Amino acid sequence: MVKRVACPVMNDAPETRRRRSDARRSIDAILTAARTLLGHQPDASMEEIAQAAGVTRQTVYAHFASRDALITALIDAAGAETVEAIDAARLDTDPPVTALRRYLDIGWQLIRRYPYLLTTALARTPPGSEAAHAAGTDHLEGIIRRGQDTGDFATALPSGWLAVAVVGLAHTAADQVAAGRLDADQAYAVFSESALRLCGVPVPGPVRDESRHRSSAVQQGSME
Amino acid sequence: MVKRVACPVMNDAPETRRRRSDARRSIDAILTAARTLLGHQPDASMEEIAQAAGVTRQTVYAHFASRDALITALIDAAGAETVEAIDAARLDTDPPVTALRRYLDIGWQLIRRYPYLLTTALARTPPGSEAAHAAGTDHLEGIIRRGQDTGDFATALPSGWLAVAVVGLAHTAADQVAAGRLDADQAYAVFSESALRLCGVPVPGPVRDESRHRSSAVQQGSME
DNA sequence: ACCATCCTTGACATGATGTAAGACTTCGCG
DNA sequence: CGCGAAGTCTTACATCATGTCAAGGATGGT
Repeated sequence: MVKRVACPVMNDAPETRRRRSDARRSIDAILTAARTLLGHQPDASMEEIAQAAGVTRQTVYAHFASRDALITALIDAAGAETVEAIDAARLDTDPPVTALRRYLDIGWQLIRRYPYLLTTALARTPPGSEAAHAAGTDHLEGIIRRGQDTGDFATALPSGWLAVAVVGLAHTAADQVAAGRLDADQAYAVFSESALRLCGVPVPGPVRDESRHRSSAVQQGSME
Repeated sequence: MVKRVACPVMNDAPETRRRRSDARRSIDAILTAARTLLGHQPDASMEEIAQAAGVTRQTVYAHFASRDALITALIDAAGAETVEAIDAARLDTDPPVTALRRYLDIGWQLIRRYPYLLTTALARTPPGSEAAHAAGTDHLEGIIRRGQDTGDFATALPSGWLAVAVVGLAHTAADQVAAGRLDADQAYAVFSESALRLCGVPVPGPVRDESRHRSSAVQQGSME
């Protein structure tokens, strides 16, 4: 039934290594703690992460060979989750504009859930995370290319560039949220509008005027 | 190379403190070494930087209170240099589209010269560099707002967002260059084209020959 | 030539990462 | 239930980067 994400980049046996229940619990706790803790404190130490997970630092090292390995596992897990969501959305059968919109929506939710991934992890991509990162980008590129073929998107810019540019815009939007200059809803609005515009989609509708600024307290990166 | 940038964020006296010639020489060597060394090795140690500058680690600390202070000085110097170039370009008198183009050009040259600034320094902005960074963005925002007022740019998106989005696109383009997926000229072409498009400027001309290619699907991440 | 300034050497403290060995606890299963 | 294995904890150690300090030598400016 529920297939657990299956431990990503570990250091022990290749994979199919059945682990004891408490081991899985520890791994899960570490991953969760790292996710939330690094979310608003990207340079937290292994000690702090371990403490937040309720284990010892050595236990962390028992499961993740290094700090980078932990980060990579985090990225891989999030990436796998997102790819799953994208696959489930069956975007390949939707018209390109719709597919792009839905892709943007899914991607943004990923960002909302794992703010850390944009702050630092993706800035200096640790080795090994390229694959997971490229998976999502490739899918996006496919959508864009399809839209270009059907004439829905402009062809002046190569699809490969547009894909990374859209991802870059997402980062920028997330940074604005973290900096407190936009709230999450505003950020998503301007981000998706910008992405569509970048792809040459004739601006669909009103960007949702911000005359009424709803103050939905959704900020996440409120570092001191 | 007329006037030296004047020591930026130092730890000693505010500024009016005349330094001995060899001190200035050391500072300059450190700054230069840090610039180039961090360019392709963003996590070089103070020791390495000092060595590259031909001084001792302690000498570096004699001029820069900390690693962050050194980074900040680097950013400030580059920022000041760029602001100077922008001011000299008298962009406020040009028509908005021209001003934006020239701005993009100047900004891109900054990126070309100081690749390090995008890699890491701007990712996790050290305290104190906000001012220098905001200076350039403010100027850009002014241009965009002016273009929106004159009707040259679209008004669907707020100028503040567009400014940071354009800067973000520059980062993305630079990353592509760093990753070897684009060369500098291609990157600049797609970047400037994208920025214009984002601002709603009717696409001026063909960026590249994208004549019905339909051939190979760009380069997709086929790692292993 | 003199003196303040600067550089250098060497040492020290701290904190984070990573490694290692032994004891203790818990899980899985017969 | 009880035993072995897997996992965790404690303690300890090694290493490296950052940052600080003090004393002595070199250099520049006037």
